[in-house]
Amino acid sequence: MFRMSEQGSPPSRPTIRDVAREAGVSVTTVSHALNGKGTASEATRQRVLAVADRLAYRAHPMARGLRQGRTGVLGLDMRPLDAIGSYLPEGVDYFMRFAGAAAVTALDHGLGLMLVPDLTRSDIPQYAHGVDGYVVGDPVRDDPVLTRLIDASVPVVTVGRDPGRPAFTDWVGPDDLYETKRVLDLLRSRGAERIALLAGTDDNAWNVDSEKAYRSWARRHGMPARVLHIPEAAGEDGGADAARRLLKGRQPRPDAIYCQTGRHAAGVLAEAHRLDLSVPGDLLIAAGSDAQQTRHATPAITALDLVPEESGKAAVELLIARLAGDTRPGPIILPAELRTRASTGDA
Amino acid sequence: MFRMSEQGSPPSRPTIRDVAREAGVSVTTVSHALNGKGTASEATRQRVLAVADRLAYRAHPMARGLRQGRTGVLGLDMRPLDAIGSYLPEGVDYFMRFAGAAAVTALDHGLGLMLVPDLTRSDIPQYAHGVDGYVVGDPVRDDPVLTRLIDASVPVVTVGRDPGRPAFTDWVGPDDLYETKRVLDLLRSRGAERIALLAGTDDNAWNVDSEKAYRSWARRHGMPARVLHIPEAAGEDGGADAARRLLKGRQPRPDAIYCQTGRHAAGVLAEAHRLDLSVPGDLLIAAGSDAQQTRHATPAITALDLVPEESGKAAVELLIARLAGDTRPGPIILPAELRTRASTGDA
DNA sequence: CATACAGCACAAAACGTTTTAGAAAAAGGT
DNA sequence: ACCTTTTTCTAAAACGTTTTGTGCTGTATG
Repeated sequence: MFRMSEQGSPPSRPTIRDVAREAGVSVTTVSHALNGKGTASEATRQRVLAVADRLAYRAHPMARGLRQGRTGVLGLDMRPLDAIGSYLPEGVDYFMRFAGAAAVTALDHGLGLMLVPDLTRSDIPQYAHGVDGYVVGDPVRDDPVLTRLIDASVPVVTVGRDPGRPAFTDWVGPDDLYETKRVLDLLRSRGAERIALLAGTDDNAWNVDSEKAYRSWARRHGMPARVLHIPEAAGEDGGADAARRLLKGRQPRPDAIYCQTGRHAAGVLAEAHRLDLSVPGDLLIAAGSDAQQTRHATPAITALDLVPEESGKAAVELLIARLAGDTRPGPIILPAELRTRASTGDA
Repeated sequence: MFRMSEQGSPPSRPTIRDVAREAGVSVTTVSHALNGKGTASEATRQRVLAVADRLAYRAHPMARGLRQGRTGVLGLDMRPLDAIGSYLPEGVDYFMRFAGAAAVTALDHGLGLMLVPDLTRSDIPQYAHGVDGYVVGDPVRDDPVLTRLIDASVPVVTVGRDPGRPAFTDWVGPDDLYETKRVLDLLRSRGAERIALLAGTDDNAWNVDSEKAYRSWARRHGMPARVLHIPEAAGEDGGADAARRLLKGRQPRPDAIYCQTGRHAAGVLAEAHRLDLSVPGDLLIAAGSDAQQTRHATPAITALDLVPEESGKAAVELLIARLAGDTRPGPIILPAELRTRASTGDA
């Protein structure tokens, strides 16, 4: 159909010049007609469109990008991908829902989404530098990736704020303080009187703010605060360890444990069973993020669903707005959904 | 540092021209020095490298791509992302492990990986057409995405073969026939005498070949073949439905069920419990793909781990080999790992 | 009848590279 | 001193677009 050379050379894609020749107009006119820019007559425009369609012409993205300084691709840099050897991090569920929504949202705006495992590596792909903007997931305090992007004045939106950058407001995410209190209120209304917090060790807003909210809530309700930090990566084993310490120590036993991660929560539940404690009878359990582990545990574990579909969508949309010059201030706060389940005595 | 304009205009990235000027050579020389192409003297080369480093110069990916006809980005098109509304498909676990490995492998070769939800949509991003090559996940028979890419002579590698394209051998994946028999042999060695197959409805190689292997195996062992098809998307509920039909009908009750998907298997297990059947006492269960659901069920479900990390890596590497002109014939067969668990009476 | 002004189309410049083809300089051979 | 070869470097073309500026119609305005 549109092979250019008369000889038997490989079929190269048609260029704007081919369309111009075929339609009997200049390349300028073709470009204008296709982009609705110039002042072409309706007849000419239609003719060009028809020819372009017939040749299955599509502007070469690199040529277009080179000229107008945009690539049409957004970068997605999320921590979980950094893990060496295993791509099954704690947040697998969260990540997948997030990335899927982000990719589809970008698509809806005619943009691509490129996965960039770790922007701080020295051998990152050429292309990572040519991206129009970045979405960075769950930055840690003074995140180096963020520093790099901001220094290079690349538009960037994060999921959750950087605890070390109060002035940076281009982020989307839940109101961790409010959501934490919601869970604690639920536990209290189900009879809990000594709630322990099992937090992670990553220095991100989620951990920082949740602990802050927990302490302030405990103070206000005259409840003793007890916090344990376990690396996110320790997963269920880490949760089980923590549970053993909390439930078998000489301190008064907590009657509820609020775990930040779903896997920690699953570990706590497993350990409680090993200690012959009934859940929710002797112990209430809740998690700060929903996961396969919380949904499928027995009993199922009450958890905050951070609705990553929403944040993936919102993050990409905020980034696109920034790229378009929109400067309405962030952040964009997204409500989480509290999935009440059997581990707190709910349906 | 490298802001180009003397006025207070926005800091634009340095171009090759800036490096040339600063190093006192031509742009050609800079290009050659940076890409190790020309015949520059060692002294000049070093000087250029030093300047480029000082200016933090990086070739603009679009300009480079435009010139040499390569973008440095691979596309990844996987079915699960097509799901509307929910990005939590059956294969979440599989997908994430696959995509993560693929992204990192691409990175290791200095390439980016772009997520392209659905190539058959008309409004796909500009950029999707500019990608160097594609990895397409689990094609269905005569997959339209594949047709499109092959027609456009875009290099493409699939995960699992297209059942309608025997001549297309550029795929990576397990030997479904062999792996299926392995599972059936295991069930038989654990005492199963009537094994039912619970397959999906997608017309891909995985379903097609597994059923074929099952029927031939059953014939060879003089075992009655019984196959049920349930949509993959029906998930655990679908599995439970199927289990009810298989276990409560008037036909002789199967003493083992082999489910293609992990979620179906989890549904079967749940239903078996509701029917007061003990697993593995009264019923053996195995799954054709490992998932969160099989790992975390009680009892844990024996499953084939398709090791998506391996296939993600292999797919990207095969694609890169093709791009480099390597024509060693495919496919690349990857052994699966059989995770024996309590649902078949194993540890 | 000149002037102005739409309306329409186009040539050429620009984006930042890589590559081609060749020139200048240095070195070697008689 | 001259030719040949090798080494080192460079100007200009090319990649496929978009954008800028300009020219050419013809019709309305004075």
